Amino acid sequence: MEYTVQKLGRLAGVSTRTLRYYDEIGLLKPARTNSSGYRIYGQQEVDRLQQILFYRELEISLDNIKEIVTAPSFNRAEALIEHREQLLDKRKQLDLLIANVEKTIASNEGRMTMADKEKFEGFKQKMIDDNEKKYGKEIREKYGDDTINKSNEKLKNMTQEEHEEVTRLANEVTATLTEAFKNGNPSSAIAQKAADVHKQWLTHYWSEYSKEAHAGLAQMYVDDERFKEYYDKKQPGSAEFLRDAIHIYTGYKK
Amino acid sequence: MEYTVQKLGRLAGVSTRTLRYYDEIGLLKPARTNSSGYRIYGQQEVDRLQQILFYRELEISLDNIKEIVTAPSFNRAEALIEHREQLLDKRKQLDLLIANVEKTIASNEGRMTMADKEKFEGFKQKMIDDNEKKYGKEIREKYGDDTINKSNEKLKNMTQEEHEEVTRLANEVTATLTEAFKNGNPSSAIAQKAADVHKQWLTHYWSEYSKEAHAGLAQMYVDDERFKEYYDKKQPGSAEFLRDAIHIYTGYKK
DNA sequence: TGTTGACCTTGACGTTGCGTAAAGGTTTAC
DNA sequence: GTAAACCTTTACGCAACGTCAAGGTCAACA
Repeated sequence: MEYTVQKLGRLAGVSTRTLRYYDEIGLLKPARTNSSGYRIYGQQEVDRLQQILFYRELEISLDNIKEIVTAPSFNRAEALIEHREQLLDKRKQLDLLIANVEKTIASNEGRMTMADKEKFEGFKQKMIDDNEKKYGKEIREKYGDDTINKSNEKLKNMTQEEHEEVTRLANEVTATLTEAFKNGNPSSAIAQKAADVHKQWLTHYWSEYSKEAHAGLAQMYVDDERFKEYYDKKQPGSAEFLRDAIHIYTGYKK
Repeated sequence: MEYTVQKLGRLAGVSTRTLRYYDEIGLLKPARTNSSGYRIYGQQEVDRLQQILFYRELEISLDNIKEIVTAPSFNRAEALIEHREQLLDKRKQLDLLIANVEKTIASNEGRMTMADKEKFEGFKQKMIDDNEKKYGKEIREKYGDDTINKSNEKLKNMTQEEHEEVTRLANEVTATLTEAFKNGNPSSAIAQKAADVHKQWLTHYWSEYSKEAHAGLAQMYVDDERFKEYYDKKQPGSAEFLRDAIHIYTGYKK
């Protein structure tokens, strides 16, 4: 079967402009042109367009698609199998996103809370993927596999950077609390600072901060054995002290 | 928790440029700027960015995303549920594509053949979806639901257009064959035309045409009762006549 | 206390993958 | 024979950023 631009376009679901553009950039040239310059596509071109659209679906740049399909080492069978892998990966990521939406719905209904970093799950992995797809080959060629693996690590650890801040804040809470405990006054500037740092730490886990909840949590630090122990093991009485400081900080009246 | 551009960017997996751009077009403005003009984002902005990325994932233009999230009627809970629907749709389409790749692999290994139109399954549905997503709302508002439904029908029927051509060719084969049968000479010009039209018809179903296969099929028209009946019911002897014409056409020697 | 290095800012031009006329030639169908 | 539906090239437009450039800010370490 032979196709003109429009026929092929309809078959494949792309515009005629797209086909002309692909011709222009040398990505998909027609089999021949007829006497009046019309582009005529044949069987090979149909199959090639299919390949191109597969790759386009994976958000690979046309430039790279061109490299891939024109490479002398291009093995159609292998490429297809790799495709399938990547499509399956994409589906996994989609599942992550769907899970994310469902979590967000639950969180919206108040059935659970979400930490900030959770809110972007399913997006970030995509970014790494995109990097791989867009530059993967070139980077690997230039710097070897090691560099790119490290780069991926770095991206993955971006959220670890947040984790580090959380840890730092947690430590700051304990340190400030220990310091403040010395003078025994929960309304002192330093005790109030401890309460403030504690709030900063909290907001990493809570999507919405409220004074009431903060005050409530402070009370829990005294009531719940596990929490009490965490603060009291270093300095008995710390849990109560922190609670008092937070209650003052939040303006909570007994 | 408060975020500067880079921190928010890392959290969400987008570039600082993207955040500045979103500020520029009024899609996501920072909560405030500090004394030196730094953008500072807060909790609300984090949540909004998440929303934006959800929509971006569905390939909705930033302009439309802006309309959606700033619309006074915007209901977060409803939007999320609709999201989930659309992501599930997207997954269905992905599954179609994966099935397509698997078929293509099988066809490549010679385990089956694929018609041209099959090769683009999973792509076309996407095109309809894209249309809906990009213009759906506006079109529906302007022309009412009917127009857009018809437009979708049209897209879906594009392949039906091919179907029509196939039917037309099939009819032409029978017509030409009936005509050619009158003079009883399978090497006559008209009988050869019938063979040629038959080939054209065939190439709609075969991804690769070969004379041998064509000749083989012609023989099958005589050997297989079902096919024989199809041609012979109108004019007994037609199946043999067509076979002979095709054998001459393809240069096949008994 | 000064200076590095990692931040931040606002322009402003570049890029990709097409969409969309404009101006004109060709083919098909009645 | 003429309209409708094709096709061609040329060329400007656009979204969503990437990528300098030129300069100000801030935390940290010597």
